[in-house]
Amino acid sequence: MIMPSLRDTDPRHLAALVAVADHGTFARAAQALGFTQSAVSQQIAQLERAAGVALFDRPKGPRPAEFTSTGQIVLEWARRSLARVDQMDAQLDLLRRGRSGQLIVGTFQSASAELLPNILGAMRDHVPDVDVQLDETDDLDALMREVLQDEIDLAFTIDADDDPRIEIDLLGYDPFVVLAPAERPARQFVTVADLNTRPLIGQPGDETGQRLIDQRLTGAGISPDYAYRFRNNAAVQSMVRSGMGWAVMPSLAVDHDDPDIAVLRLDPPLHPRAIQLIRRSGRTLLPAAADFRSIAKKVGRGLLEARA
Amino acid sequence: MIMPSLRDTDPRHLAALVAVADHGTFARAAQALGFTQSAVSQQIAQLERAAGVALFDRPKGPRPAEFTSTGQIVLEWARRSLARVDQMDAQLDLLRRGRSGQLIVGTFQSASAELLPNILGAMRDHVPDVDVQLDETDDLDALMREVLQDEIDLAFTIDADDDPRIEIDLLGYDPFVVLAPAERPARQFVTVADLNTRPLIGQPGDETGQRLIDQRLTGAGISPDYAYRFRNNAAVQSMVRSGMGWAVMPSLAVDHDDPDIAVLRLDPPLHPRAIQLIRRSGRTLLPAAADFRSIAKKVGRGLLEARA
DNA sequence: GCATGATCATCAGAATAGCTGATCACTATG
DNA sequence: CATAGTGATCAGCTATTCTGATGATCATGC
Repeated sequence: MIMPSLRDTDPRHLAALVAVADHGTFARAAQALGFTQSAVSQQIAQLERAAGVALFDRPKGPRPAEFTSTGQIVLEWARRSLARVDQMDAQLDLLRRGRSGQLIVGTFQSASAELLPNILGAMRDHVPDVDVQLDETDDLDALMREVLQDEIDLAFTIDADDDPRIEIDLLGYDPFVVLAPAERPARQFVTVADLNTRPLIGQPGDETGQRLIDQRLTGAGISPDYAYRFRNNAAVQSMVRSGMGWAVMPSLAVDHDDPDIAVLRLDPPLHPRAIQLIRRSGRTLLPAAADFRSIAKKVGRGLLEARA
Repeated sequence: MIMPSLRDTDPRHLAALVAVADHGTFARAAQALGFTQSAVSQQIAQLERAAGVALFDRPKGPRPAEFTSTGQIVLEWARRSLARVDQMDAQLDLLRRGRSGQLIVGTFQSASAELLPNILGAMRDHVPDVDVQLDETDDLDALMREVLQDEIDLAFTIDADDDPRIEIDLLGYDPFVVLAPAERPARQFVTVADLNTRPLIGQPGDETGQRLIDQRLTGAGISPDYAYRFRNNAAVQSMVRSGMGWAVMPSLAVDHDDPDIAVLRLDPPLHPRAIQLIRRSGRTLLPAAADFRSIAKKVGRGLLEARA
């Protein structure tokens, strides 16, 4: 060994030093470590060679070697160094089990409202020490971009096109429904054509969600004409409640517990939007992220099928 | 490797991980480390085996491997772990050069007054980062005990007997002088017999220093009779100044700049006390302690011979 | 389309490092 | 003076680790 640097020193050598400190003699340290006295002697010798200083005074008799002042200092460093390795080991163990880690998930309004609380609840039960951070925006393209740039681990999205750069999990389908003021007797179904008999309330045209709805309606043969537009989902619903008009909304975005609102199904239905979870392809997920994914799929199945 | 623990992981493997992070590809990392690409590949592979998790995603083409989320976490740990080893290395380097370390030196009043400031000044000039802590007591036996029990690295002492358990360096001889009120014309010399013509001022009989003086005086044929006793050297000198009597004191303990005090030499002189530096035998000194020792010997030679 | 060049993995063999087991030297203790 | 316990040392075996060559894969450029 030309270069006497601890950079090339086996942790075992440090462990030997600590063991000698803890057990008093080379022989007992060796026994504790499962080595022979010879091995420990050589380990310490190499450590001293690497350090370039004597770490022990050897009394040359039947008395144990004792640490020099330098040796005591090195001993403390060795303890701390090994402690750090052990910490890393423990952290890694948590990581392997998916019980730790910082997870960043991209999401948007309607996913956040219904899907996420259920998923996060299950995560808390299952892997309580995972720190899930949310990155919420309604710009789905931005989410996609962040996934591709590894800025976020996972993202919810809607109707994502096949793309070799990402892998897509389908969580379920979110049907489009019509919101109308509650009436008696309540209707169950409306047709697309019925929509043009009432003023329509929607979101601004730059909203990703609204564009999706307009595409669907155009595809179904009508060109919607919005009397009022509000950015917030709840505001739209509120307007419907006060009788200003009807609204077409994805089911997940609707507050189904509102007694003043009738949720009507379209017949024939619009093609429902696909709620998906995307991740960058070819990337190994953090174990915690893999947990999130399987939980999301399970929750999505329950939530979205029940409402289909 | 049955036990996948990082405890058995060479720092080089961690260094490889960091190098890959810093240089982008296995091959460049290998070059930076002075290894072949094959070696780095195997190091990383073993690291992944030990960690039990994938640390890299391999895109299987001409594009470099990229860290997984887990890999990034492990990378940070590796950096910190290596930083610690490097810190230890740097510390050790300072230690080797005697430029660092915590030194505890036992000392007593008269050594502290004159000798120590000079030694500590030289230490500061020579090895500025050594932390010299002082353990001051006037119980020389206590100092000896602390040396034997490795509680202190070095200790000043006086007239220590040969003892196989300690090694003694003679710093110099400190003559005994007589303090008298300044008179004109000032006398230069007094005899031991003259002492009994004046009231004597001394320290309490339990003081190690006082016992030494009494031994010397008894050996010289007189039995001193103290009119007043004060524990503090300065107090004794103050009493002499105000004309209460004479005092026999070791030269090192005297404030020679006091204009109201005449420092008289004994003729024939009492056998001077030997100022020594002791350390436990068979123990390797901290390099900084070795420096302290050689500086102390040099300073002692200068200071004590000049006053002999 | 096909060659080129870059990626990392893999394998066999050589070099190195590490451990064992036996032995030696030393000395405090009884 | 024999005993017992200390660590050092040495030779030889084993395990690890590096090298050097090769393989597999695929993006890029001609």
